[in-house]
Amino acid sequence: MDSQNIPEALLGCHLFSELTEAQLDRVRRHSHLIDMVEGESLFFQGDEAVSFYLVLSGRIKLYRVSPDGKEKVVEIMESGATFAEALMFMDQPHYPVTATALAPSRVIGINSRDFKSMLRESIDTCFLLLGSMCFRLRGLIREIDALSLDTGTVRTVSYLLQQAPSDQDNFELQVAKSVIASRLSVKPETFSRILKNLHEKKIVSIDGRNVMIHDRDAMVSLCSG
Amino acid sequence: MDSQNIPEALLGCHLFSELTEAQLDRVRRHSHLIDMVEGESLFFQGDEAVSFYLVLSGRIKLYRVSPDGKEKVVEIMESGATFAEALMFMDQPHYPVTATALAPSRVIGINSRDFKSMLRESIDTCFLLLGSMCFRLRGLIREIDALSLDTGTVRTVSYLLQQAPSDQDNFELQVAKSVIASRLSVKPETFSRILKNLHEKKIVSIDGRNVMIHDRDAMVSLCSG
DNA sequence: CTACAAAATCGATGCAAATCAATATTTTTC
DNA sequence: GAAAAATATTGATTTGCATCGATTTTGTAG
Repeated sequence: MDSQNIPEALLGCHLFSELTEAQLDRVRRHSHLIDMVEGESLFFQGDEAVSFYLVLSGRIKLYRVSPDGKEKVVEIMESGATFAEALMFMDQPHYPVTATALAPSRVIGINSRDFKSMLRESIDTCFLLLGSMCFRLRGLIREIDALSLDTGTVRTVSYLLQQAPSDQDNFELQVAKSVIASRLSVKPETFSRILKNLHEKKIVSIDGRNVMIHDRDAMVSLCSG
Repeated sequence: MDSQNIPEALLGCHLFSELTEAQLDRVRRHSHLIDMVEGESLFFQGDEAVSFYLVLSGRIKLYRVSPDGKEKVVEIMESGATFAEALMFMDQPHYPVTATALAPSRVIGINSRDFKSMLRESIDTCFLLLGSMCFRLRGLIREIDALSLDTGTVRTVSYLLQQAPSDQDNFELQVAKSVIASRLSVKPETFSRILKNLHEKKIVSIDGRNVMIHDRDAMVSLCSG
């Protein structure tokens, strides 16, 4: 828990890149390192939102639970990502999701109230934040699009294409299939069948968490028609 | 097209409430009134985003069209609402939706570039904008929730409850049923059947665009279990 | 009022995905 | 390395909703 190394971690993050040395120092003083084991939760849906977070290492899933107990993974945050920073600007901020570690993870928690008051002194950072929120808005609109217009197969193929390093056809799923299924809003059984189906059509090969793309063209055309 | 009355219209809008007289004047000079007839479009999905808009009167639907031509209404903007203002902070802003009038409407278009440069001089307005974007983000997350966890019936009932003035059980649908159906991501036929079903269960009465809520409790319990 | 177009409804059928239930596989733990 | 637990796969069935085609109703212009 060496809080000395917090500023360096912050430096690498886009959101803090416009801060002065003094401002960064102030952020550091109002931040704290958190180490998490797998399955540990950072906060729960409905909790009062006092901090936002920067992921240093590991993987955090953000998910919502409906009144009748069904889970839906909204996003999977990886190293370098910040989350819950948008809540700073709500009147009575409560986390809209639960955040749970999918692997041993290290995150920095930053006090929202303090950061917000500091934002008043850095219009550039304000603009960065506006930019990142805009980006997130666009992502959510795409998600709504995909949910209302696409089938599970199309969402799955899009996900695989997105995960596959540009022209590398062989890669590994970073999280459990059941988590991916929830992220794509299908049941694990359905996800399994979709993958099997893609395999039978010789579009991909699946071996455990290992994925091999055979026919990228077929995948692209599945997504856009 | 009396541009003299633009400032007054702006005054009523939350987003402009923190501007000085001089700043408001500057906004006015970079704004223009637009009158639209029913069916007219303000901009199309993919167009370069040069302005954002404030609705003075009427009703504007924002919708996306998928590659294969399917339409999905994302939102219906009414008097007092601003839209497309988040795009200001994108590198190469293009409208992610098409905006079409559902009725004769009057809107103000405000030049994004100019407004953005003015934002640098009003951190308070910046914060208002952050707040409104945050609000919108929360709305989209709810939408994703509803799409992935709820059935069409639940989404319909939620919509009706939301439209019904707090404790007034009798109200009128403000837009065509087919538009509402698209907003709720169901086909018009399905929407019709859902309403019929709710009617048969004596939960609501439907007569044209007139809706009468009979059993609010049943509706609430449908939504939360 | 009539005629036409647009919107809404209805019936029949098909398909994607959820559900239920069982088995197989991988991972974890002692 | 065996036992236990968690994850993933498979099969059979049901459900919700889309699709297609055909009416009926509503709104609107002549």
